[in-house]
Amino acid sequence: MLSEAEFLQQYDPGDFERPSVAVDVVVMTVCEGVLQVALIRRDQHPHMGRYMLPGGFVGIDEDILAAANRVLRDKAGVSNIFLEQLYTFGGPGRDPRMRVITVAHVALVPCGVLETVATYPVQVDWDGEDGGPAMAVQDGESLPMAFDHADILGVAVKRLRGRLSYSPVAYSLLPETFTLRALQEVHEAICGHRLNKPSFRRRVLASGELVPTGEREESRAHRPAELYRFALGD
Amino acid sequence: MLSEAEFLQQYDPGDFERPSVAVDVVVMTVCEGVLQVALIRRDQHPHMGRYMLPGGFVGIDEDILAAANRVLRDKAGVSNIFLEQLYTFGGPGRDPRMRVITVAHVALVPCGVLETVATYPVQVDWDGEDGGPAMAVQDGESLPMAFDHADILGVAVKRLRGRLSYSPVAYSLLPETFTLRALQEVHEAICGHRLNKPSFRRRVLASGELVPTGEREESRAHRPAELYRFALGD
DNA sequence: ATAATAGTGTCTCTTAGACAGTATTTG
DNA sequence: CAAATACTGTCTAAGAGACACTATTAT
Repeated sequence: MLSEAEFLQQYDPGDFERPSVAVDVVVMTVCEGVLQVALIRRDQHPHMGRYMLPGGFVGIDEDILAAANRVLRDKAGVSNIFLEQLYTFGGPGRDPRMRVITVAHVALVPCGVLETVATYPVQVDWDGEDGGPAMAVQDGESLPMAFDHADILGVAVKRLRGRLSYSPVAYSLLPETFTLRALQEVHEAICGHRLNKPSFRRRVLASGELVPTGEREESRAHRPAELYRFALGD
Repeated sequence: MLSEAEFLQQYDPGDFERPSVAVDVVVMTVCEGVLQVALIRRDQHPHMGRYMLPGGFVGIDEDILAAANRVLRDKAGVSNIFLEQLYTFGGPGRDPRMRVITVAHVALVPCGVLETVATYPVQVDWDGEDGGPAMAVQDGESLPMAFDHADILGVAVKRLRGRLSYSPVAYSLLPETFTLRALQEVHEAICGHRLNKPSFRRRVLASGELVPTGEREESRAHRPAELYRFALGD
């Protein structure tokens, strides 16, 4: 009878065909009340000219989340931002070159942080509990998307909407300090409809997640709003 | 310049090392108010003697969900049950034999349907929004689990709890017709605490998801409860 | 009748939406 | 002062927990 160590010593993994494993990252931001997604125009086959999510293959000894962070750094030029796994897409035929299983992720960044990649407004044709693919638009035209990336984007928006009510995701989309109005605009951009102001304020202030800074925004032509900070874990 | 068809013709995927991709299925059921999970005792290295989730490798041309359904059929003897993707676990070193990335799934079956696999009560040491690994117990002893399957089980319970409030998952754990008491017991088993009876009844009856059958349970020593049916999509 | 559970009526508390009001800034 | 927006007070409606009550069955 072999010990476990002996077993591992003599173990032969075999040479059956294995799929490639990739990560794709749905990098989202909200600017001026509009939900946007980072996309890259493909300049190579397949799907040349279509728009894709930043992605890359997972190294044989690389953790999946680490691969997603690497993609974020290399293709979007950002680090240390909100990043979580979304869903794994792996239908045979989703990439015409070979079998590729991709672990999709969602990343959230404040407006204006992305410099090395372009972002486009996200448009969603469904509401509430439904789901489906989502589009990215430019000048009123919807952009053609590569592979199944429109489906991935749709799942990302749906997940984001679901998390909004019980998770502090919106803070990842805002700068260090922000006004309640800006926070509300982020919520409205994600869920796709307007919210009641007094109710929104009550709710977020009662959550205990916000700390007033005492500072005010530099006013435009009106009364300046107080700046708040997100109360990180306590 | 190559056309896309020509490009694909000459494309060489290369021979870089690829991870193996597997599916694991957390098959859960609720019997007599107790949440249980199907586990298989390993009779081979590695982790011989420990308990694992039913799982298997994804074929090179096999859809991921299809692989999970195949595992359900072959290892648990059930088909056509609730099954959805949970999370992808892929840390290097999670399997000592080789790099294995596993797409974990959750399946739900009514009590008494599983015959070819044993189930064990699930015990969770955390509450509410937290998370963490979960244990399976037998005769008061917690079972040693293989690989990272305790973590996977923990994520499955957390996800199940989260879905409970806005998704009709509980019906997948009940037979065709059931009493409101049985439905409430399923909810209590999943969320881990007792619920208020009148409030629970009001909520589920108002949801429009339930249709009274007019039938009654065959009574034990008391007033028999009415049997309801889940109103499938309308 | 008694035991045991099914099912309901009602009170209260919390929370959200609606709406109108007051406060504070620039010009 | 006017304009514009920040912020708040209050009313109302919906929903949940708590508790006690009535209803129906078997023994």
